[in-house]
Amino acid sequence: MSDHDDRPPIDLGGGHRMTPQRREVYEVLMEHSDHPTATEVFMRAKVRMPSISLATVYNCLDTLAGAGVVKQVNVDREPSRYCGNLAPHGHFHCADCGTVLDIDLKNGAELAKTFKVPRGATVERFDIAVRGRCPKCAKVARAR
Amino acid sequence: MSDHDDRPPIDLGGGHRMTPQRREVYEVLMEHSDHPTATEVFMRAKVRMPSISLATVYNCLDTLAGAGVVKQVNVDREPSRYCGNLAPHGHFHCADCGTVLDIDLKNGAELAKTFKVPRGATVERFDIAVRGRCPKCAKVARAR
DNA sequence: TTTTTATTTAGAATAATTATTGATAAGGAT
DNA sequence: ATCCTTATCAATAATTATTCTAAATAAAAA
Repeated sequence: MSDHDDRPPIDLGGGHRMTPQRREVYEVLMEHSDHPTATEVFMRAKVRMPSISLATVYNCLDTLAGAGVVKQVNVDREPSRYCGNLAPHGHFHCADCGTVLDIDLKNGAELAKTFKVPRGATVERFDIAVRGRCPKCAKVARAR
Repeated sequence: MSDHDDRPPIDLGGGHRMTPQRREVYEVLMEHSDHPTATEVFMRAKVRMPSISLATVYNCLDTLAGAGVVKQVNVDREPSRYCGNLAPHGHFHCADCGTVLDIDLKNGAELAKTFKVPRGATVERFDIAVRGRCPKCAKVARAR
């Protein structure tokens, strides 16, 4: 087994370093494509790095999101979630179990043009959130 | 001047009454089409009904939203906003001044079909939020 | 009228997030 | 290497939006 780290370096810009904590938080997000909250990231990171603190996880997530290497996802007023999927996509949010699933936006660029934003406004990004019941919960609901 | 209330009655359903507080909160939302937060609604309602409390405003907003006569609008993790525009529409959120403006979705029904939600999932509603700079702030930014 | 149920209010409680502070560590210049 | 500056981390305090609790009030039902 090789003992060197052959992953490509990740530039965070703005004089920010890729510290062990930031790398760990980043790894946690890359491992699974679910959408963990800061607390969930904290719990997963803690397994391999017991000394990490929740405040640091918040800081890391903020830095990583600011650098654009992960995305912060907000559905309604629930705790923020984070994901490593950088491709343009929307989110499906289950009203019953709270799961968040990615929605592929095949025509993201097209879609953006259909929004009639106020004249003179500039667009930075857009978020699409669909709320309903995920397949599993929909099935349970039908059975009732 | 007539002293009777000739506004059409609003049914809140579920055994809920249209109380003076609920009516006041509802009026505040109908008066302007901006998107006040609960605290802003509270301040406006307090002018004509000084005894109203913030908790009551939260309760009223929740009841009105539950009955479907007003809409709760969430952008990012900011405080919830409320609006009386029941037509399907998206929201434009200014990154600089925080203003929230309605975006007309002429083809809301069409749009909904373009989302490839997970197979077997049921859709309840969808939210579209565009983030950027409103005309006023975009102009200021250009001047810099 | 009595009983029940819904509502309001003030204030306490909660939960997510941010801010503060002191300690530690990394980088660059000398 | 040594000094100096800046970034980072961890613990904990503080903040903020919102919800909960409990007691009082009011309206509807019986």
